[in-house]
Amino acid sequence: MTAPANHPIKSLEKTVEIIDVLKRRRSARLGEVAEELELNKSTVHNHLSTLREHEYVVKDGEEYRLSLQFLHIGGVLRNEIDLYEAAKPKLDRLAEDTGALVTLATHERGLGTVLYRAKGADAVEIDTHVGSQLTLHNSALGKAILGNLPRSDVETIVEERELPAATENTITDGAELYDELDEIRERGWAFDDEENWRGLRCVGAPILTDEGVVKGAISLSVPKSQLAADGDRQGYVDEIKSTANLIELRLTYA
Amino acid sequence: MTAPANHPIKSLEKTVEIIDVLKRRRSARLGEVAEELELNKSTVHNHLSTLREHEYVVKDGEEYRLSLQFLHIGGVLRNEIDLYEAAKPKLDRLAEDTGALVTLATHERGLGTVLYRAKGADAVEIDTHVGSQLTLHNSALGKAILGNLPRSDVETIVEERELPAATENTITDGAELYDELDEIRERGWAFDDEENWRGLRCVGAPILTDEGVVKGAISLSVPKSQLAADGDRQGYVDEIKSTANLIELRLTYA
DNA sequence: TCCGACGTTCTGCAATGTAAAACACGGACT
DNA sequence: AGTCCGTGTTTTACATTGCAGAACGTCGGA
Repeated sequence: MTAPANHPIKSLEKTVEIIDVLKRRRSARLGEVAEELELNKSTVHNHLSTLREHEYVVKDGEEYRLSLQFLHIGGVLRNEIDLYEAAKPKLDRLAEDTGALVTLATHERGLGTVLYRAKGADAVEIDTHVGSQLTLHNSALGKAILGNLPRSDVETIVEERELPAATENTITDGAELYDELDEIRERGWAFDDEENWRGLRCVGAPILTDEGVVKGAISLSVPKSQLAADGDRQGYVDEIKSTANLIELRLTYA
Repeated sequence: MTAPANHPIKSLEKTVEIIDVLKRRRSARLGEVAEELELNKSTVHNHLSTLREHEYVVKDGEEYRLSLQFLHIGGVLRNEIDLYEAAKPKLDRLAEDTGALVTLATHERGLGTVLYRAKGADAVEIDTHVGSQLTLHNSALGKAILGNLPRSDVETIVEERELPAATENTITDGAELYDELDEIRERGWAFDDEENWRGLRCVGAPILTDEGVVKGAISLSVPKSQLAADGDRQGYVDEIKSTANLIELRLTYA
């Protein structure tokens, strides 16, 4: 899935590392980057000035930063995704009605990427935002996607990304995960009992095409006090399922 | 401003061109990219597989696309900007109160970048979205920024980006622009009379630090029927100014 | 089965990325 | 002022490595 290039362009790989450093630190000086990557200053300088010429990097005084061109490209990509346009208004509505935090994500390279978030009046604060990338095995969102992907794809993803534990409730056992995914596919929705964020429970539903292909998923997150793990979850489930269905309809007939 | 690297890394420049092709076309095949850029197929192949290894590009069958990693990086950048966090709730409120389209942008490299948009009930539809990059001379947003930038910076920007006309009302004359910027700085708000989008008028206000440095600007866009160019603009001006002030306060004391 | 169109791999030569050193610049401290 | 650091930048010469072209593999249609 993550392909190993057999003739990788080494200088491009250096550039990627440099971008990564600038992504992690908010900004960095030339020397800092060179030191962190154990590269010669002149090398880093050549890379950074090339990036700067093409406006991927800006320089404030002596500090280099990634430019908002990344936000620009990201915006272009998101707007090309019809799922986003179809879902946005429905999610705003759902967030307002329930007061909860509502999230839309799609999958790519075995990861989920948050395309949109709508916050209701009582929405919890978590550190995901638009563009956040999540592993798929430990959230209602992700499990709703995995449950509706061909089993062979899921196996590849599990192999690639493994099953890292985010909390003590995260499913880290393959067999257990596969069982739950079967259940999710059958009943049409997923549940997350503090598997990614402590104190949070979520319900999630996939967005499917009429051929049954998963385009993404939506989820609703609330403090665990508001949603019993074993009790009555029907209210939230109905909400999320009907919103998902509205989105599916709009995707098909628009 | 846009710096000319004197030892540009040529292979990186090729990569940038390839990314640009993928940005313009939604997706492309290897051969198409090679043909468009007049590069050998093997060269393009090496670049694309390197990008793919680092998850900047994905391959659907034979089609290459930019990955959502760009959205991810863009999201990280946006969330690091305190202006965004401070402004978001205020803009939602303003959009709801006025029903109009409200936009937040910041400036970088002589361009404005949209950080957030909030749509009121009667909001007009225009083709900007989060991440969109705009020239600064032809919008209330941009002129509010330019008006509060040091004159020398403005001159550099005008030289770099020139004054392209978007509509017949766009200011394309330097002297005229400078006069208007003086006025904007003095009175504290900017007006856009169909200078960027036909049929649309906007008022904009800068977001300043207590030292008077521009962090960005906000604007309110309405159909021209709702806002006379020479008549009473005070209502919208008051709205935008007071929202801008709230944001400034929150930026200073939080 | 052959043929054509395509992506991928291979290979040798020339282009070019890189390390090290020299240079330029600015601030701090005498 | 003048000297020293510690920066970033430019230069240069060498070896790495990116690249064109050709060969190979693969798929589909005739």
